[in-house]
Amino acid sequence: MVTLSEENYLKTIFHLGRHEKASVSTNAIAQKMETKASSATDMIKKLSEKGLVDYQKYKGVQLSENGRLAAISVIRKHRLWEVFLVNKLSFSWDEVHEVAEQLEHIKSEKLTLELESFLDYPTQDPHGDPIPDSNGSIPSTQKLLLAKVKQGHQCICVGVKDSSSEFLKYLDKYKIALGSQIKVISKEAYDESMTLKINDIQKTISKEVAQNLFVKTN
Amino acid sequence: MVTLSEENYLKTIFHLGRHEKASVSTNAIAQKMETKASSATDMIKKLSEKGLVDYQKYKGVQLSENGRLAAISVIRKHRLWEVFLVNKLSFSWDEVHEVAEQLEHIKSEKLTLELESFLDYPTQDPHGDPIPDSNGSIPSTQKLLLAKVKQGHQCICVGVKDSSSEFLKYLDKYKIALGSQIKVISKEAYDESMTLKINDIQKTISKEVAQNLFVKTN
DNA sequence: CTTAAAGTTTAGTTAAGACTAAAAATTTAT
DNA sequence: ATAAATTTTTAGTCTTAACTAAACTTTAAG
Repeated sequence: MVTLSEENYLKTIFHLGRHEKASVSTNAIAQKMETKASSATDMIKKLSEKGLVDYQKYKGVQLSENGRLAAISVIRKHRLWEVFLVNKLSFSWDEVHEVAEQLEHIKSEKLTLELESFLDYPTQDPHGDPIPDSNGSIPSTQKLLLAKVKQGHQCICVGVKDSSSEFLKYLDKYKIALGSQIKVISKEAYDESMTLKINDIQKTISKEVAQNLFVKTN
Repeated sequence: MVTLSEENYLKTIFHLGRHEKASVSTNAIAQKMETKASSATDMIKKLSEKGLVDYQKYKGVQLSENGRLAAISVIRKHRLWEVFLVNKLSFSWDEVHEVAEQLEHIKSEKLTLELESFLDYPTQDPHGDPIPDSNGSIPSTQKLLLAKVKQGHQCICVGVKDSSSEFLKYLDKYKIALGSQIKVISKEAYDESMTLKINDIQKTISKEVAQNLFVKTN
């Protein structure tokens, strides 16, 4: 049995280790979990004893196969619930995170499968993140940061890197949503701001925004 | 803030105190919670300090107004989720309890309200129990135990007293459901068994069954 | 009306998951 | 290459919610 707290740590380790092959540091975990390094060490030991992570003192951790599956299961539930909240109840994409953080810990295989079916097997959540299937496979999408798109090129918004309520509300304000057509009109070398044409409306965005929007070129 | 454990105690005290005006005993609470009396005493003290129950040593507890509202809120969520599981996902009425026990603790006023709306404001759960509204009012229904119905009388099944999976499966087996037409053909004085006509099929049920089915006479 | 039985509370432990402070290991910089 | 800085771990404490065992109330029986 994996406790709620253990699930949260596994999820954090998964996200931190997602893009590096190197192991995840105690401090990084503590910071993301908004706790102290000593607490993280305690939990790491527990996860290690349960075979959910590979751990060597002072060398950080990596998820074991079982740990990876447990983390993905939680992430799968989180994202399915987000789809439910947005598509079935009238939540907006900036309101779902907190509630999904609670719902992701509900333990019922049947519930998850039935929910997935009820939602018509969605492949991504309201922020464009992929939803793992029941075997733990994560559909891969070829997306890149808007900041990397060259001047003159056209693309479609397919996801957000920062899914904080503040950023999502900013996007709402300027009618930027998943599926929006974006053309890069110009890039400013000085501050890395970009001028875009979004669904035919011109708008200049900062580096911060460009580095938190995922797009697909077409 | 009310913890998960506190919510479970409040719910138990509510159910135990439902039909008596007298206060609820420590032992009764401990038994329902499947814990020890000493643990119940500890929790009762905590609830008392939080103003959720009125407590006098050796004299049992009663819910305060705040405690009653907190208990009803949990019961409301439990029953709404049960409706969701049965009506929207394909759960049967004997499968919902365990999952609803988890879902009832999700904290989000918006979620509860949106869920209620999505389900079209149901007034009862899949077992015929009333669903409290957002103010904490519980719609009252005039129902009585089938065991109390006199020979020759006609009634409709409107609820179950025992909502254990075993009892619900028994009812499924003999096609007894909410809404079933029941006519009392005869009652056996010796063992209090009853012979019924249920949706035109004759069936003899034991005292145990008759005492766990709620009906409405018509 | 006193004593036995039953019910309740208190006192002292335990486990999980957090914390602080201090020690130990690793990394960085001179 | 060693000292300083940073990171990580250890040791000891706290809180929540459970437990056992013992003490104390209340209730029931004779």
